[in-house]
Amino acid sequence: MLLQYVLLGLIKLRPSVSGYELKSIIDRSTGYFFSASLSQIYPALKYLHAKGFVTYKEEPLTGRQDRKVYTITGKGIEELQSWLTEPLEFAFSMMSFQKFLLQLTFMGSVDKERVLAYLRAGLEHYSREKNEFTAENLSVEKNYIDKDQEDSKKHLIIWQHEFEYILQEINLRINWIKSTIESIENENF
Amino acid sequence: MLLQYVLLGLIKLRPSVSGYELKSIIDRSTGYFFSASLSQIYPALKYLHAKGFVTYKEEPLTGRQDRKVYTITGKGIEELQSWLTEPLEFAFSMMSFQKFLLQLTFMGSVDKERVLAYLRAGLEHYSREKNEFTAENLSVEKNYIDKDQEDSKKHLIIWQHEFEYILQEINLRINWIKSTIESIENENF
DNA sequence: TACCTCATGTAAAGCGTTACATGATTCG
DNA sequence: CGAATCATGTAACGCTTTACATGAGGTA
Repeated sequence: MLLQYVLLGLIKLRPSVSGYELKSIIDRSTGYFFSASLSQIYPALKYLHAKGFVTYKEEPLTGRQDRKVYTITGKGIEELQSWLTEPLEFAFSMMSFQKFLLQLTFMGSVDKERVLAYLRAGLEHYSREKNEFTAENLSVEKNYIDKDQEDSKKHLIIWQHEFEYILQEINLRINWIKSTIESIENENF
Repeated sequence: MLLQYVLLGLIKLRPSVSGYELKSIIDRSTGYFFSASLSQIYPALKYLHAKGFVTYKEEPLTGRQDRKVYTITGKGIEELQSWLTEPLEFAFSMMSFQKFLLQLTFMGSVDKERVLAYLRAGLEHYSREKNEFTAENLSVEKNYIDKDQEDSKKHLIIWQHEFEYILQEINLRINWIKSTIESIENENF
């Protein structure tokens, strides 16, 4: 599950953090490409504790409910690192890039060469995706639609626009990865 | 559920279609932003039939398994149309655009003014999203990270790049919607 | 007074993926 | 001969969302 690694990554970046705070930071930062609810987070923290990846301290608060603050363990850091260095498998889908960005989010603790290898793998994938996508150019869709259909022309207009959007998005991804590789190669990362 | 509307839309575009064919067209066309497995499709078709949105005929095939071919009913067209004219609610997430494109995919049967209204609603949403996103500019993330952390600099470099990607993606969406609106206004749609 | 934030959890229901079950034809 | 395609379905498992349960303090 992704959630457990996201939690490990976030706890590592800020020791002594509560489940409630984790929910809030997920909503307001990674939230744009990864989200989780409190009813997922609390059991996940329990699981991470059972596995020995985190420890927690109960903070008694006067008046209101106690909070549990979590800190990552050495074993947890190992677990996180093994996820971060595992090669990502890309699905042929618009959503694949979200997972790509999510893993990258926590790769600040990974050495430069591994980060670059990760980015280059992404570049390769999206270049292949672009080729396959360009080659197809709505042939399947044009073949599927019943030409006698009243609105077949209107559908094809819409699909042509959508096709061009997806192409532009793939191009954006490719160009972004390229420029990110260059900048990490040159900056002292 | 989205799947039922996607199936209705696809059956309408090509009457006398089987579940297996629907799976194949979903994989190869909408598949990039919407996917479904056969174990979802078969029960969904059963449901659509129970609701009276589709009818089916059993085609006996010599040698191999019979296939059921589905055709949309008047009631089904009404149901599809009501989904297509329902205003879409946007979530604050990267995935929201997939739903936006998916609904648009089947809007070839909707009148020009409604399609334009739909696109304009999208334009408004992503413009707002851009403003809120730009205003924040990693302040939450910078505040969250423990500055004493060894790798805090490296994390911030990555996050800065990711931030710029998301901004570019939002810009792409805005520009694509704008140009699609213009083209539909001018083409005879 | 009512809603929002902080704070932690469980339970039920819905949705999605993978595995199971069966079987013929076609292509390499 | 084995793998892929065509063809339909059910069952088990896992993840996600929504509802339930409780409760204090601050703000409008």
